[in-house]
Amino acid sequence: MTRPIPDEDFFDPACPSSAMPIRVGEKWGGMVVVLLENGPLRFTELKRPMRAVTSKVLTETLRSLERDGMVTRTAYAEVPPRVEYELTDLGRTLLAPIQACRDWAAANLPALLEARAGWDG
Amino acid sequence: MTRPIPDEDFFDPACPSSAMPIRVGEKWGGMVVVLLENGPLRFTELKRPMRAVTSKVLTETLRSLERDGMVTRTAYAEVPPRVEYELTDLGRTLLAPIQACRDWAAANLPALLEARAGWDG
DNA sequence: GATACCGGTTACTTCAACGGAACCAATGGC
DNA sequence: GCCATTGGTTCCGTTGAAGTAACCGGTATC
Repeated sequence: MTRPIPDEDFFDPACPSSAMPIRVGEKWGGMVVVLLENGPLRFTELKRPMRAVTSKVLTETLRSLERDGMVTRTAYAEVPPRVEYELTDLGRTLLAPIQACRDWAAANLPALLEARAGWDG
Repeated sequence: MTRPIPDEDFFDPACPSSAMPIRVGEKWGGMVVVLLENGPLRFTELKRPMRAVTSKVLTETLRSLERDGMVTRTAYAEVPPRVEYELTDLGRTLLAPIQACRDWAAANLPALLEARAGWDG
């Protein structure tokens, strides 16, 4: 009995998981979702824990998540401005795969780094 | 009781999950791991199901996974050449987070695309 | 002699993500 | 009058991932 080798139809031509709105290991999208897990936050409340992010990149990240229906943006007509970002139900579904990846990193990152150090050096 | 807002130490400065060797939604790395799940495959056996990938990009993807200790490369001194790629134990640990992301896409991709169509349109 | 096969390599180009710095409006406080 | 605050925007540049096309050695087959 020979093991079947995947043929050219093994993957969906428009590979669905390629369309995931955030990438694991992506720099910022996953952080935003995790930060919003316990309720809405303001722009600066998101920005503070994500130390290295610039306003520009955080704005881009949030717009992208908003476009994909993962977060909502609510602006209040106050001065100074107040804007709140909140996870949608759809956005909340991202928590499971994100957690799976965080768990992976917690368990296996040392082994990865060791392999990489050996390869590089 | 006010909800605690994450401060600047919420994330590890060198955010560990940012170092995941493949990215979900990444174009090729995840496919390679999934294809190798049931045993070693040759270069062309990997390339065939990944229709759109070029030799160059597949080589780069495999080198990167090899560097991170996720796959091994075994070349046999034959003509024509034979090279087999195989998942390591470490590489096998990637199957869980990848599956979590494939499950996510299967369940939620339609909702994402709908949100995106509404936003764009 | 020409062609096909396998597992690539090399040079060049394109594109998106990311980053730095400057700037903004409206208001409140000193 | 001057500065600080909030939530951004704009311009510019860098980087890396990805794609295109051409080419390779060594053998076997036609």
